[in-house]
Amino acid sequence: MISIKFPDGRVQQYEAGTSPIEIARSISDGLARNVLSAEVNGQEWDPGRPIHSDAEIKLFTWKDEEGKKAFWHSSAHLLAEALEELYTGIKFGIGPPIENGFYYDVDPGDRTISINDLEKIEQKMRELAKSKSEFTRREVPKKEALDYYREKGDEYKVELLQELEDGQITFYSQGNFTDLCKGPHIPDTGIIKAIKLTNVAGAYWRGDENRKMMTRIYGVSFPKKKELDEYLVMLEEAKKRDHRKLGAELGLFMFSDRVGPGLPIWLPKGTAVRSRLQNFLRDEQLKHGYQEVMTPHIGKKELYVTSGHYDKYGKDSFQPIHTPKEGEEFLLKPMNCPHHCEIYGNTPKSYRDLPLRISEFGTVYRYEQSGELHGLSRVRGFTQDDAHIFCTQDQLKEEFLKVLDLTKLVLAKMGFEQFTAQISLRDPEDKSKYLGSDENWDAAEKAIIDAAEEAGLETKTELGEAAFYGPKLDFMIRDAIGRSWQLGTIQVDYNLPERFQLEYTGADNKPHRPIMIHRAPFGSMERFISILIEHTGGQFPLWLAPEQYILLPINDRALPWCEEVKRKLAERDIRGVIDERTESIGRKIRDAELNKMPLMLIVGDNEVAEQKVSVRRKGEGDLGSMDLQSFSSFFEGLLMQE
RNA sequence: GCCGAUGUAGCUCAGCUGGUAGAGCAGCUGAUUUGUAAUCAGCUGGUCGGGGGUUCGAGUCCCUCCAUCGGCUCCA
Repeated sequence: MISIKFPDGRVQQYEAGTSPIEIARSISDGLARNVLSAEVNGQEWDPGRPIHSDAEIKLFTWKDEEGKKAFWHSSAHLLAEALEELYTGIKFGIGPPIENGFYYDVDPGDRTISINDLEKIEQKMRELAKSKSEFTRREVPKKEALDYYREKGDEYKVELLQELEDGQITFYSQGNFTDLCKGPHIPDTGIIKAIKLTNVAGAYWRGDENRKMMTRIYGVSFPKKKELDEYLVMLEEAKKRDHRKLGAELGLFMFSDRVGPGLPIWLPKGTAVRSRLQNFLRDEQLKHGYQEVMTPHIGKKELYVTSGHYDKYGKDSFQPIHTPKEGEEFLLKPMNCPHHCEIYGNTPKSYRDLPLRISEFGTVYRYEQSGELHGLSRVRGFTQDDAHIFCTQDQLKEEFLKVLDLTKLVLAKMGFEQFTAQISLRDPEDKSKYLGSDENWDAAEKAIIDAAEEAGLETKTELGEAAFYGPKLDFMIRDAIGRSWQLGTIQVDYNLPERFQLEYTGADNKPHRPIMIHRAPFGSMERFISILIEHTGGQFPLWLAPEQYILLPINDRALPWCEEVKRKLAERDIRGVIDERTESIGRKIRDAELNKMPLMLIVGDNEVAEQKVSVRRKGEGDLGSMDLQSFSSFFEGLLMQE
């Protein structure tokens, strides 16, 4: 007999060799049906795998991340099984579960698999699932495993195997398919009731762009058909919030083939939103001791040679602009920092001048790879809410903390509560990618880690994600379909001050080198607004809305009063427009609702007579009539709530 | 940049195996002056992404370029 300890601390005796699923059955049949994965003494475990000694056990179902992971991982194997039946000799890379589903990377040889083939593959998967093949685990000696894949001719698996140690290699089989895999897997394929292959895409083998491109097939699966349907509906809903769609519909921004890809054009309404965001941040920054500057959109090539950007990105960027003068070259500015370094260096600095905080809504141009462009989120010309703080080593942590506060304030104002903070450090394996001395990097990395900890910020750390001149802390936020984007960023930089030979005179009357903090709470106006659109579904908070109200006259007799209302509200900084069309009131309301107009002011003969407006709020309906005084108060109240 | 897909009127989309482009909405014109999510009628509008080819004939087939979409790589 063995003792099994449950998460609640309860201990129960079972026969040696009992499996998690049998243990589950001893609790209830329902649980046994739903167990997808288990953990035994902290080790991932198949539900059907016998336990031979005392153990602590956890059982996972669809409700647990671990359960979903096993389910999707097993679905990937099912996909592979189907592919092997349909495409003889197909070779397999890796097939892991991901956040919402799974994929398998395959090499179909000289055949191509396109989305038109997915239906057929899905069919085969369903058919195989119905046979309820059990997933069986087998430990295999490395040599045997290598022989198996060499004979099969699957060089990808051979490569993976070569990196594994003998004694820890396991095969999982279901039906006629066997895969190198460390598990765990669900009991059998029959549990996979609903399958949707969503996409096929290219993916470099092992993420290396110099290696072969595999075909990656994405899919998602569920234990119940209903859950798949709900998921698909959710995806449809998310698509409606896509900023590219809403941006066009609401007339916020546009792109033009003639202007060029990745170069957003801001229309009046989008510009209104953007200006309000900028003014909001500008005011906050003034309160926080920033000084605003403006710098040109181009700079001599030498400027970026000095900064190091030319070396790092020169070839992959917009190429230099030439002038009639022989040998003269200018670059579109990819960064504002070199200009700001010049501003620092313009006059001699004393320690009394620090910290010096220089801000700019600076537009920069970067030649992003064509396949990377994405609406407003990834563009070739964009405006950073940039600032550079020059300070002493002693001031660094405090300044960093102040920036953290400002960034959090900005995100809170926008209602973004769900962000993650990522600390990006150097890749310890390959320091050649970075500029600057080890000591400076260590100091900078320590400053960020300490400050984040002191601020009580929950962070995850990524090695190798640092900028080439310094480590950074980024705020990441998700878009409508779950992709994560970097918004705000804070970066510590010892390198540029050195390259630009920046100095200040210390209290000791000797020259010292300042440290630079690069920071942008929004990140870029473009990307920030793209996320804002997706989070609000285009329904901006009242203070940001391009138009806060629309006056809807019921007939022409109401027009003069509408004009007067508009004038009087403008005096109170409430902005709006009049729908002067000779349409029915129903039509005007419908159009205003579709345009996501926050407030509709309906004016007919009654309102004119009483010098009032009938107020309707989007999504809420009729709120009754008000005179302008009470409307203003009502409006102020709405603003206060935001 | 790489893999796959898509590109028909301002928008959403139809157009079967090649036979000379169609709907709804939008727009324009006219009528209607309307009370909380679509008033009615008429009309305009497309070198079918660009270029090249096959063919008696191409929106439909082939090549190529461009743009967009989903990934990969990249992201100062």
